[in-house]
Amino acid sequence: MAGTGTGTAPRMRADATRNRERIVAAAREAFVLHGADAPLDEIARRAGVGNATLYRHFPDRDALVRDVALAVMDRVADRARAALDESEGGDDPFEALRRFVLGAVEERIGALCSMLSDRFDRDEPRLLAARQRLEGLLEELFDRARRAGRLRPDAAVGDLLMALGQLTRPLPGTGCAQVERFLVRHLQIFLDGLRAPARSELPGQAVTLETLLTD
Amino acid sequence: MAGTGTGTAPRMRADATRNRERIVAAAREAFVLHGADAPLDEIARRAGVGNATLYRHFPDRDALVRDVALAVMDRVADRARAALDESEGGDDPFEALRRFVLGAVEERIGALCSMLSDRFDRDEPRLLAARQRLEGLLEELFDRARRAGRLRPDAAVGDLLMALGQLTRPLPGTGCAQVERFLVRHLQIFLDGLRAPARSELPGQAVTLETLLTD
Amino acid sequence: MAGTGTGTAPRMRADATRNRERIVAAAREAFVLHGADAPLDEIARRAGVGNATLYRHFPDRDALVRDVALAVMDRVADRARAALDESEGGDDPFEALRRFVLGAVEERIGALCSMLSDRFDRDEPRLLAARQRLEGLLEELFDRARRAGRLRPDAAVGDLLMALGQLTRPLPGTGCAQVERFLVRHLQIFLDGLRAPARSELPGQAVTLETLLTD
Amino acid sequence: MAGTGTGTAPRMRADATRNRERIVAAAREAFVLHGADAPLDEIARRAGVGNATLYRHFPDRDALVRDVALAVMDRVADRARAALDESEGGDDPFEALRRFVLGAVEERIGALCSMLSDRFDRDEPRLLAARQRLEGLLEELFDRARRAGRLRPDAAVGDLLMALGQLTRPLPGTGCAQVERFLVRHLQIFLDGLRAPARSELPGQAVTLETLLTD
DNA sequence: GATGAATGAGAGTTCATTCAT
DNA sequence: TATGAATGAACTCTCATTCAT
Repeated sequence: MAGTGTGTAPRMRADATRNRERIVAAAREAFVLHGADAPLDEIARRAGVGNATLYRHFPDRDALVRDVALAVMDRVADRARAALDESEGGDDPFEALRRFVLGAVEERIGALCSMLSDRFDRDEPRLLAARQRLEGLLEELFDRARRAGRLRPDAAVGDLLMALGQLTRPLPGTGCAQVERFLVRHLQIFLDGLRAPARSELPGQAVTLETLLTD
Repeated sequence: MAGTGTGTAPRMRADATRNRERIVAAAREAFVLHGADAPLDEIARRAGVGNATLYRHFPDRDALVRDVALAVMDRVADRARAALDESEGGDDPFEALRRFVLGAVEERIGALCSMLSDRFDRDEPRLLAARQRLEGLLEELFDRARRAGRLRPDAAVGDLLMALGQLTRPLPGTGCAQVERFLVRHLQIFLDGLRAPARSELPGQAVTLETLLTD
Repeated sequence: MAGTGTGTAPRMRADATRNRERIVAAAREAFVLHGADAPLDEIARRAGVGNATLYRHFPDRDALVRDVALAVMDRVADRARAALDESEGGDDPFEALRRFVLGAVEERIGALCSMLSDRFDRDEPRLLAARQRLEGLLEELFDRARRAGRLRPDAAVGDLLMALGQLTRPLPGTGCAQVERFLVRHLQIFLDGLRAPARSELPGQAVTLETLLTD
Repeated sequence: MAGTGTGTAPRMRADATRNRERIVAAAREAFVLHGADAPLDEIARRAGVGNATLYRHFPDRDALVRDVALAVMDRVADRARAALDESEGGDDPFEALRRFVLGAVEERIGALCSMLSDRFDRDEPRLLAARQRLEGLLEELFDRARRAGRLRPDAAVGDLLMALGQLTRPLPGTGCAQVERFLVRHLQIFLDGLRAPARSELPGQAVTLETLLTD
């Protein structure tokens, strides 16, 4: 009955898959709105499943956060992919970067900040893969902009990722409208700071997710 | 009858004052490390007092957060004051701004982000006074840099305050060293984005703490 | 899908129902012995369940008190019903009233005094229904005795209910035996005062639960 | 310096006496309003003294309750004394009893119910004396009414004292107006039940405070 | 003697996680 | 497998009581 699939895991029942997806979606919303400490029971309720079902799919909170982070990373990577595709035509590669950055804000990537915490095994295969995909795409975006002489040479993708993460973290108890306005302005200034030519010398060595996690 | 003091509040006993200060210091540390939800009992333990002592001084969590925020704002304002004083000599006013920004990071101003949450009465006199002092000093820093033609004209102090707040928020479970490095790099880039001439047009109108809180 | 039940609420699991009943029983005992402030943890312990189980069934103390009060009112109403049934045979209706009163003491109706407190929503459907049932039965008892000329005409059921409530309130820290003896004597005297013909004029207008709660 | 008084205790300083009285008065109010569990700190605050001052005068809660009870008993005894005096003229002795009962309600004698609890040493000299004085006066009131053939012979002063105590206990969270109305009606009915000739036979033997406390 | 401050022992409540149906 | 129920640990806050000034 199981195992007709090609992968290693026994294939999930259709409703199980649907439940899992609903849980991840609800969790993402909850994490964005109430931070990474959002009650799991509430997430289950929002997903329309019993709490024990959540625990069947995700043995503990970290497992859930990890999957949410994976989902977010995937969506952000998709946006990077799209930005690359749209800029194939040869227009300003920095503009592609800018579009990506301002769009990525909507993914509330800050929700995955907890992922950077040391409790996560950074060699966990799926995380590793997702990170590498995302970083690869961003490197490409950066490279193009750098080669076009539009990006300061001492900036690294880690700078951008950390910025997106820290800046999009939910501010508990605050309505979104004003924060949104601040966010866009901040990123615009930040992007201006990223342009070539560099107006100062960046201290330290380039920050990569790798070094961040290895600390 | 007692009354050598000039104020209206009955003077505090020496040990009470000391305890209060120790509590605020412990709370500041805890908020920086574990966020504004850090257990109060733990804070009391770290301060070396019983938990009820904490509650005597601060009837609820908000009162404690408020006092920590006030302390942080004061220290940040002191740094702004120092930056102004040091730049009297006529050297580059943007440099004064830069020194202030990179120094202010050490105050972990992010701990007061919760202060922006709507549960706080933004007209509470002490908060109001502290904010006005801080904003006044920053306005002066900004004005000097603007007049010297070193600061993009469309930036506002609110942009800077929000940036400092959001960027220095504690990242739960993460050691500081790497984050520190990222932080400095980010702010350096951000500062470069703030320089004149502006490399783009900032969207929306200037963000002030006032508008943020009035939303 | 499940649904052999006719009601609207999803049917409870067998063990949950048992636990709930045990909690209510333990609460009733505790309220009788130690008043409405009896520690909930202790009640849970006596019921043989974890404290959180109590909170699952009753979100706060009021909810528990309410259910205990409902149970007590139901049992008291059952006694009124029985008194009515037994007196069908045409014997002295005041005697039926007396039997009811002295029997009702055993239900420790005083435990529900808190129910009269203003924190309860007097229009809550179940409370309303229970009260109306009880009052209806008592009215019938009163009517029969009045029609037989055995009850003073100016007495109202509210007088009796308040008397039962106030007199059976738990006396913290006191063993029951002596209080029991006093109680029976007091009610006997009170009943004698209720007999026709009235020996004085009652001041004020008749007290009903309704007026008590509407105040 | 001490011992100019006639008693055994060293005489108190004038302000100490005043403080003590203010504490007892505040405690009486608090017990009436919020029951015998009223926070001692609050009582001290209302009395306008520090909490430690309260503890200097009353080593624990029981000591305070005892003194409040003594004060209440004294005032009730004063009312009994007055009722006796006013009825010297030969008018209806039951009427004197009635006046006493309805007046005594105002002393909220229920506040001393806890005094009956077994934790109190019933041989404590002051309590004993106060009780004996009160009971003596009530016996006299009862005797006169009995001799005039207006009081049922099987009623005892204990019945009345318990009634006053139980009926005037504070009902937490309830406004007074309605309860007051009920109270007066109840006592009127109870008094009617006390009149001669007895309309029934009282069960058990007469309840005296003595037997209650000896249980 | 009087006071404000300090304290520890609970009480109420929430929540991640495990259990039984 | 999915679910509602159960649980104990943790946290916030209160209060009687003791301590230091």
